[in-house]
Amino acid sequence: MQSPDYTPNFACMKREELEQLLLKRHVQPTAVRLMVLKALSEATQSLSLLDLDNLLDTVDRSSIFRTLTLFHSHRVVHGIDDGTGSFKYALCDTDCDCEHDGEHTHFHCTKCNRTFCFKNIPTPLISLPKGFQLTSVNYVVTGICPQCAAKNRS
Amino acid sequence: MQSPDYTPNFACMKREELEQLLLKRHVQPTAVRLMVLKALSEATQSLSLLDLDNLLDTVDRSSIFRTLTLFHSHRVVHGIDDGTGSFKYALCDTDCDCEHDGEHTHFHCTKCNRTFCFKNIPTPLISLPKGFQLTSVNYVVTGICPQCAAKNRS
DNA sequence: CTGTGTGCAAAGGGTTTGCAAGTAC
DNA sequence: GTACTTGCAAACCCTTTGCACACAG
Repeated sequence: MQSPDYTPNFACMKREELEQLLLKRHVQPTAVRLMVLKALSEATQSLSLLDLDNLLDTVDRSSIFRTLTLFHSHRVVHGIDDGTGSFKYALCDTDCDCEHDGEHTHFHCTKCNRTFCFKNIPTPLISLPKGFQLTSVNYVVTGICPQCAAKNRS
Repeated sequence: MQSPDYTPNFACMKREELEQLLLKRHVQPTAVRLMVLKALSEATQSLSLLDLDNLLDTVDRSSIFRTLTLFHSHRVVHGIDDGTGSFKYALCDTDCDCEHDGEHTHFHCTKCNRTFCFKNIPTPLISLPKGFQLTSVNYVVTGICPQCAAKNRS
């Protein structure tokens, strides 16, 4: 059975694999960075700075922030503005060098406040009026996730 | 000649028309509200709270905020999160009772920082994985607008 | 010794709220 | 007089930065 679109494929990465991932992206694997990376790899949804701060008691928020910024510029993670006011991050696919922000669809659940990556649903593109040049796209669908819908029913 | 997609069709509304618009949406037309509405009707792009605060020297920012919140809940305006960190607002079509946030495409220019409504380009919809229920969509295209592209060339 | 990484504290930028005075009916 | 509006001030939330210490090569 294939895993659904929105479950991560990093869940059981070992410390060494995480380290390799960073090296591959030319990021020095420090203790803090590995902790942040591990948390991201185990998440079933995108994480905000605050989420990570809560998960990693021992690490300072500004360090996490700088780590995320670094990860982002090195394409280790991509960022999503899901409209909640807090920017969220998720791991990029390990084997993908071209993944930017906004290349796939994101889903934000208003009940549990989680944001999912639909990695195999690319963002739809439209044709713009004459003269407008596209550089990127933000496509976020808001609604209710399966788990929350189930809770509501019961 | 038809006006392009992204120019407003409210540009020359008279005070009385603006008043009617508010009444139609069951919003009491006060002085402040008419000023905010006028500013919105004359804008060629979406306006943020700060934009409006700058345009309306005499009106307090919190009043503008409350006005926008009220307008939004009464469908006088729709809101756009264009990813700049500040939420923006634009007038809904006068004759439309069904227009929600995110029903049409928005374009954010990274040069001039303006956000345009493409009122006749509906947001594209995708089919979600099983169990996910859609309530709304945020679709913002980022890039360079015609004016800024022209400036760059010259 | 030098450069990089981290924690602490505080500043920023935008939004939101409490409260009291003002206004309309 | 009552309910709605507004201005002022301050709180809030999240992000970002300055600075000094820590650590590795």
